Amino acid sequence: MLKKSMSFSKVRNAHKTENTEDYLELIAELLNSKGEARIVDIAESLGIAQATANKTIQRLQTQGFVKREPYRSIFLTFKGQKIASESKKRHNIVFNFLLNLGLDKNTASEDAEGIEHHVSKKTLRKMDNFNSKK
Amino acid sequence: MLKKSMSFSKVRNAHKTENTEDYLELIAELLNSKGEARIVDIAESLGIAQATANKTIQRLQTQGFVKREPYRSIFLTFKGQKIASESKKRHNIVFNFLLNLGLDKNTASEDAEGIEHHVSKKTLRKMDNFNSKK
DNA sequence: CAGAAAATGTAGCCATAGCTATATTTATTA
DNA sequence: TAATAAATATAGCTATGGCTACATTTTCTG
Repeated sequence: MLKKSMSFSKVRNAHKTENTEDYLELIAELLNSKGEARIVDIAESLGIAQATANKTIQRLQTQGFVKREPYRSIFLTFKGQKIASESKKRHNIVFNFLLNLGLDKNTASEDAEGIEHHVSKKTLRKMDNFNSKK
Repeated sequence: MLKKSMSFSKVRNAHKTENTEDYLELIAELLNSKGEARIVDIAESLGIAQATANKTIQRLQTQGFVKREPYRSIFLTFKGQKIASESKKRHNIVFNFLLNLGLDKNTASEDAEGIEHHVSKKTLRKMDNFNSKK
């Protein structure tokens, strides 16, 4: 069953990037709405401790997704922006798809959060089509 | 934004159970098809090292999802069976839903694997309805 | 502007999931 | 049945993402 093992690997691979995508999407959102992205806001939005947010931002910085000076707010690198905007696009398609399926905003929002990282391009295209036809 | 932080927590929570569900579903499948579930098969199916599979099975045993004797094959406890069958139900609904959306079997299978753990009861019901109407 | 509050950073802990290398046990086969 | 092969188990490493406690820096405010 080579197929099976392949699909499971994809899921595992998605997991590694999932947290990264959530952070970058959120940072873009904060930059957009508040003009800056701070550790406090990130921690609060994600419902985690500030120390945890700080540690992850350190990783994102090392990996070149994010820039910042000590004690200052966070910015996206070009690389980070690209991922953030792709994530946002995906998120919107999935969210609207769930709304079109007949779900309430809350459920659509919650489920989109989890689903968006596990949707292939093909499936995304189908969802987008479905949205257009509604 | 309390809502947001709540939905993110749900995603994080789903992650913790995700691997567990995949294992239990797979073990049920192996018991069904081969009559027994062995570490080798699990490792092969998931595309991971045997040592990793073994370690996770140890955790599942500690947590009461699985039973086994040293060097013997693995069985599900009642608790484990319950989760395995629920997971399988969910998986089938999502898989069929993706087929009905117009996706090929491979893509439907791969995406279902990732999506199934992030679908709320409400969404699952909508998917099931959609499947019935097709 | 000095002191308090808030934000950020660091250290050190836990659990999970992955790996390789090596030991041990079970199963196969010559 | 004895030797080899296969399966299982253990040890020890990495990385991630949680946490609390505490240190440091920045910001606010009386």
